[in-house]
Parts: sequence; C-alpha cells; structure tokens
Amino acid sequence: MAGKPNTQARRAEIVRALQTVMARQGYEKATIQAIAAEAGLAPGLLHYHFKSKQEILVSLVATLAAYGQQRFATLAAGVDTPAMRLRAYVDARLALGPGASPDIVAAWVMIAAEAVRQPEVRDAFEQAVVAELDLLTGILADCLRAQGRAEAGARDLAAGVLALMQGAYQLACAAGQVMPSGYAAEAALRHALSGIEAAPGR
Amino acid sequence: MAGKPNTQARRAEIVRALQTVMARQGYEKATIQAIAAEAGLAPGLLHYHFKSKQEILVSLVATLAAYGQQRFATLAAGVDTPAMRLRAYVDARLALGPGASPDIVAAWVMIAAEAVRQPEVRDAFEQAVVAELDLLTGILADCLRAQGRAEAGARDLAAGVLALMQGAYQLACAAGQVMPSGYAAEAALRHALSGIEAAPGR
Amino acid sequence: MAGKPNTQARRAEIVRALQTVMARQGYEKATIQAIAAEAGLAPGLLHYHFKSKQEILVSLVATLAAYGQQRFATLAAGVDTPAMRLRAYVDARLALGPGASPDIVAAWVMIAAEAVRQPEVRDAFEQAVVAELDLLTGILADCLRAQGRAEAGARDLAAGVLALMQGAYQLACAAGQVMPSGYAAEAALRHALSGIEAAPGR
Amino acid sequence: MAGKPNTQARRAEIVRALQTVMARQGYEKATIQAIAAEAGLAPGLLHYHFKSKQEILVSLVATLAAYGQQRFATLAAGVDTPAMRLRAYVDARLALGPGASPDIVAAWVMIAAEAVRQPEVRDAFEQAVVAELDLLTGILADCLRAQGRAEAGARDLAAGVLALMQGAYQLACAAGQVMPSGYAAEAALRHALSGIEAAPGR
DNA sequence: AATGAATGAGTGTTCATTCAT
DNA sequence: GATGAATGAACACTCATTCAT
Repeated sequence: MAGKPNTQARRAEIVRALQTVMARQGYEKATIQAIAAEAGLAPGLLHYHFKSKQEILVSLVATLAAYGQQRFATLAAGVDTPAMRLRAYVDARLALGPGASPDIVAAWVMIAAEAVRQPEVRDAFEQAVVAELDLLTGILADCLRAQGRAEAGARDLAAGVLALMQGAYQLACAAGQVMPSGYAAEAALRHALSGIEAAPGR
Repeated sequence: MAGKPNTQARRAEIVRALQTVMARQGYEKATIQAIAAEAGLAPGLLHYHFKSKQEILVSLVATLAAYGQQRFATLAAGVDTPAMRLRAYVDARLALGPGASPDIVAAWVMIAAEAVRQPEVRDAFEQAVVAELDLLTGILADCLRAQGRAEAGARDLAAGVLALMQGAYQLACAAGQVMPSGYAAEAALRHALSGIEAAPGR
Repeated sequence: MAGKPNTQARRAEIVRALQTVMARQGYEKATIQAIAAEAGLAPGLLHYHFKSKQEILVSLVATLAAYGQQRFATLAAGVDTPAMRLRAYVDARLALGPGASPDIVAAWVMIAAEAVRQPEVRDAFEQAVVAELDLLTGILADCLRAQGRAEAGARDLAAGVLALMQGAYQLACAAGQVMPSGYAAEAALRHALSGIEAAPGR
Repeated sequence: MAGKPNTQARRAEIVRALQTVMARQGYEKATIQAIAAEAGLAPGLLHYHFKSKQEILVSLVATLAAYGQQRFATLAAGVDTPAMRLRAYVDARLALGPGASPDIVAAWVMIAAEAVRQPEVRDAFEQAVVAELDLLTGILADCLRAQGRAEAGARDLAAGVLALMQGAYQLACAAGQVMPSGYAAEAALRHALSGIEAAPGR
C-alpha cells in the first residue's frame, strides 16, 4: 500500500490544533502558521486537507457540537426521571465534571463571535444551537408533562436557559476577574425549574 | 493655520463611526480607512486624535457603558418601588423602547468578543460589567430587603440576570434565525423575581 | 497644501512599469514586487493606487489603445486621400517609424493572451479591438467609395488586416527567430488593396 | 509489483489532459492537480512520466503540430493541382471541417503566449512554425511556378498567410464577441492568391 | 508503475501606523 | 488640526516538486 490516505486523522489533528490556538488567542490570531505549528505540521499541508481556514473553523463547530451532545448522552445514561435528565443536561454544559475543558468553553465563545460575521460559520453555529434548543426543549417538555402542565412555553424556556449559559461562558472569558464564580449552574437550573412551576396547567 | 481645538468633538465622531462600522462588519474589518470613511475624515486624522486603533475601541466601550447607565437612569426616574426599578432596568437593557438600537447590541457583542483577546479592552469591559453588576446588585438587594429577605445572594442573582441578557444579545446576533423572539425580557425578569422569592428570610 | 494628491501621476508610473516588466517577462512573472521594483516604489503602494493587479493591467490596455490611436492621428494629420490614410494606418501599426516600441508590441501580445482568460481584461481588449476595427473599417470604406465600389465588405476586410497584424506581432514575439523580417507592413497593405480591388461595384 | 511499461500511453493521456485543461483555463491555471484530475491519474504520477510541467507543454506543442500536419495530409490526399492544395491547406487550418476542434485552437493560442516567455516552449513552437512555413512556402512556390512566376516571394507570402491565420485564432479567442465571423478562411485564401498574382514573371 | 501526503517558497492583498506637507 | 500618500510586515492561499510506501 502506498501513499495511504490519512486525511481523516489529519483533519482531526488540525481541527484540534485550531481549537487549542483559538482558545488561547482568538480566531484572527489563529493564523495558518500558528495552527500548523501547534499541530506540528507544515503550513501548506493545512490547505491540502482543508479548502480554507474557514472550513477548519466550520469543522470545529461541528466537532464541538457533537462532543457536547455526546457528553450529555453519557451523563444522562441510566437516568430515568425528567428532572434528573434536566440536571444532567445542565451539568453536561456547565459543571466542572470530568471532561469539562476550559479550552472548549473559550473556543466556543470565539466561535459565537465569528458566527456573527461569517455566514458559513453562522450556519454551522445555528445548526448547533437548534440541536441544543431541540434537545433542551424536549427535556423541559417532559418535565412539564410530568407535572401536568402545558408544554407550550417549553421552547421559550429553553431559549432562556441557553442564553443564560451562553452568557455565562462569555462573561467568564471576557470578564472572569469580576464575575462571581460558580453561580451559573445553579442559576440555570433554578431558571428552568421556576419556569416549569410558573407554567399553567394543561 | 491653527484651528480651534475640537478634539473632543472629533473623538466622539470617530468613536461613533467605529460603533457603526463595527456593528456592520466586526472589529477586524473595521479598518482605519473604513472608520475614517464612515466619519468623513482623512485616515491620518484618526491617529492624531487616538494613539492606536485599540484606543478607539476602549473609548467606545466606555461610551456605550455610560450610555446604558444613562438610559436606565432616564427610565428609572420617578420610579419609587424596588420592583419597578427592577423592571425599568430590564427594559433599559432589553426592551425595544425608544433609544434601543440594534447597532449598539451588535457593537456590544463584538466588544465582548474582543475583550477575550485584548487585555486593554478586557479591562474596560470588566469595568463596565462591574458597574452593571453593582447597579443590578443594588436593585436586587433593595427588592430583597423590601420583602424581608437576606441580601446575601443578590450578587449571584445579578450575575445570572446579566449572563442571561448577555447571552440573549449574542445569540440574537449569531443565531438570530433560529432563536425564538421576544423571550429575553420576560425571562430576565422572571429569573430575578424567582430568585428573590427563593431567597431565605433574614 | 498638505498630502497633495498625486494619484494620477503615480498610476501612470505604475502602469508604465507593468508595461516594461510584462514585455520582458509576461504577466504572471510580472509580480507586484517586480512592478514595484521597476517603478521604484514600495509594493504596498501599488494597492493603494489600484484595487488589484488586474486593474493595473486593464489600465494598461486602455493606455496602449489610446497611444495607438494617437499615433495614427499624428501620422494621418495633413493626409488627404483615403489611400494615403490607409498607408498611414498601417505605418502607425507596423512600421518602425519614430515612436514604435518593441516594448509595446510585446506587452500587447501578452495582453491578448491574458484577454483569453480574464473577463475584465477581455472586455478592455475587445473595446480596443472594436475601436481599431471601426477606425480601419472607416478608412477602407472611404477607399472603396473613392473607387466607386460597394462598401459592404469593409468590415470583413478590416478584420483580415487586423488579424494579419495581430498575428505578425505574436509570431514576431514567439517565433521571431524563424519568421522572415519586414514582410508584415507590405503584406497588410497589399491585403487591403487587393480586397478593395476585388470588391464589386456599387 | 511491476506493471507492464505503458509509459507511451500514459504520456499521451497526460498531454491530452493538458490540452483540455489549458483550453479551458490557460497554462498557469492548468495545475498539475488539475491535469491529473482531468486525466484521472494521481498527481504524483505526472512527475514520474515527465520531468516537469514544462516538459508536458513542450510535448503538447509537438503533438498539436503533428496533428495539424496530418490533417492537411488527409485533406490534400488525391488533390493534384497546386491551387487545390493551397485551398486544402487553408481548409485544414481554418475551415470547420471534420476534426476541427475549438479546444485545439484555444490551446494553440495559449501555447503561442507561453512561447513568448519560456525558451524551451519557444524552441518547440518555432520548430512547428518553421515546419508550417516550409510546407506553405512549398505549396505557394508550386502555385507560382504553375503560373510561370518567380518563386522568390513565396516565403514572405507564406509568412503573411500564417500571420493572418494566427491572428485570426487569437482574436477569435480574445475578442470573439466583436470580431466578424467566418472572414478568416476567405481572407487567407485571397491573400495568397492576390500575392501570387502580384508576383513578377520569372 | 503508482499513490497521495508532504513541503516550502512564492503570490496578491490588507492594513495599522507614520510622515512630509 | 488636517491631509493623503507611503511603508512594510503580515496574512491566506497556491502549487510544482519530492518522497516514502
């Protein structure tokens, strides 16, 4: 076998290197040279495996989104009540459990910033947000149903929880010095629960 | 020929131009040339009034922070109960009242992103966050006291509300297509109120 | 007066430098660095005065086309018979009279090659060709009319003369070693005259 | 495992692929990757069969030249008068008979452009031009002799016809929109005939 | 004979900053 | 105060060529 394809593995390495550099320095400073150096590869190789720098970023969005979903799946495995699934979700996103990485949070904040300006990144980011919104809406609807309440407000409630978590990420990265610590998980959970209790009956 | 010193006005014009361009195109794309064009000034003039591009940005952070504080002051004028002051605060930040500008929200999201990477911007951003946190903590403490509850949790509660609002801003800019609309103000208010009710007695 | 505009002059210098470098090395080898060096300017300055390298080339096309038209105007001044205008035209294009420059011929050949691939260059080139075609068609029509012949075939005849000259340019540049020398002007003139004589009466 | 030597066939495939890609996109854009993709081969293989990209181009020049000569041979087979051989020649080069290919014309125009800058290509191009010139000179000399005229001007006349055809090719590719159509073959033939008639007696 | 990953020099272009006027 | 030309370092990206397999 000659010149055997290793594109899959190389792509993963490169995406990983982008995550690392981006978490430290942001997307603009994450130059092709810097990413290549982090990955221990020649700069030109990055454009052999990816069409553009943006494509690496889009790939990273998908990777992180998938990683997040999987982390929830792991934590929620064997959990049977809706309320506990809700807690598992918040823990998967915010608690400093095993597998939680500051790198990922920082990278995610940078991605959100890039999503504002780059349409292709925005598309990928929106896909991730929708998936998250769907997942959380489902969990909350389960909780509402379990309490005999109307499920109509589930999506708005999910949006509030998501916004709270996203804001907590960002403020931690951009103003970590002055924010209280450890408020987020409890706040997110309480927000969800109070929203459930405020919902009208079916 | 020596013109009259109009540095103050020129600086304001330039800062304003940065806000406009940044809202449209982000900070990196907000080149000196673009800002100058937006302001109708010669490019070289910007570095006469500001030491660097970053200094313009730092100036914008302060300007926007002050504008936000002032907007709350206006809405809260003549309001006498703590609960109404709380509502005035949320409206000042999120409601589409007079003076609310998508430009400002977009610019603020960009600023938050830059704060992650540029220490000087981060400092200015943190100052703004602290001021906001102090203001909101005060309002919430008033509410708690008015209900005979312990004020200890006020800051964490303020942090939650702030995070929710910041996250709502960002998701609106980065994934506006897929987020529900109009959830944020109500969610922020409910978050505050439920936090107040959950607080223990003094 | 401060920072006085000299764009016009600089643009001309840059276009001229492109012509020189291109005649020697072709368009691809005429790098921004090479053009800047030829003009004695900093590389970055070229993009201050021109949006892109292509824009410099398009500018060169227009410049050379205008120069050619002007050269004919000079040679044809004071000439009164159609036949002599025809000769003046051929001389303006092919003869080694004063003002004829191998640089220009070589650059023109390169331009024609680029016109095949770059739409914007092609547009400019086509404009030049049309102008030339119109001019020559007019001259030939005059000749035909003077002999009481139908003018219908003038444009096709002009196309033939133009093609002959363009081909002579190109073969001189690409295979100058093996082509006879000095055949072109006489051939072009004879082609025109024989075409005139072959035309039917009115 | 050692395959059977198929270098000859592979080389032909590669040269053919270059012709196709070059006709579409020009020489510079005809990257090794693009040629390989067109030929359905691995990029590395091209440098196994050819020392360099330039060598492929030189090979293409020879191939196209040979193809042209062969096309004339086919059309001229069974033709016995000099005048008819002349017509066969022009048809072989310009008429839209069977086997005429826009690809070949476009590729030939690109080749002529490259011949200006690359010495090795120029050598190959000049060889092709000389062969063509010799062939056409011979045909024209036959015509002249058949009419009892001096053969001295045959080569200059051939050069004129060649230039006309080459220019027609190029203008068709670079300014096809604005050139009349179908003028070239007739013009070339008339040029030759009028040149013959203008020649002095022996 | 064939593969396709790897290299690294080179390209056009952008842009904050400087400076003579 | 103001102008706008000038600078040069940086960037993403391209690509002929090489090489281990």
